[in-house]
Amino acid sequence: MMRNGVELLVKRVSAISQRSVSSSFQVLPQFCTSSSSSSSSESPSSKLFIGGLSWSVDEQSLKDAFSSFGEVAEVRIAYDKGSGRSRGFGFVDFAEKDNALSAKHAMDGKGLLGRPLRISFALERVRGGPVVVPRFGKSKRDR
DNA sequence: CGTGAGCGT
Repeated sequence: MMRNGVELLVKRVSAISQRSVSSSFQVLPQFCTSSSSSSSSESPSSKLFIGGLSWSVDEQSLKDAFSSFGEVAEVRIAYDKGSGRSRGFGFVDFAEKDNALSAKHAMDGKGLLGRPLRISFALERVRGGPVVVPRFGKSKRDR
């Protein structure tokens, strides 16, 4: 009597559960590297951090040096705002991560203009977005 | 200048 009712309810829930799972199967590929190695040598993005550059290198030379590995989407050199001279490091964004990975493994440790290159994956410029934590009622005078 | 490890006008 009562048992039948319970079984029916359970069956219905099970069916709904299965349908729900079949409908929604999305996960984040970058944060779900369970079987893969969680090393920094992965390729989370196609932007590369180029270090070890000479202080006289410009974006054109860097792009020319990396454009042979694939389609270069963007090249940027970190310049000093106060003086205008390069800081000796820049960024290269490739159209595909595979190209960036190849370029990294191909030019990392090589010498450009007499200095060894240091290449690694670039950290994004924005690190958290417009997340602002205001003071919850206490502005000043809580010290 | 001797600048040199790092992550951006």
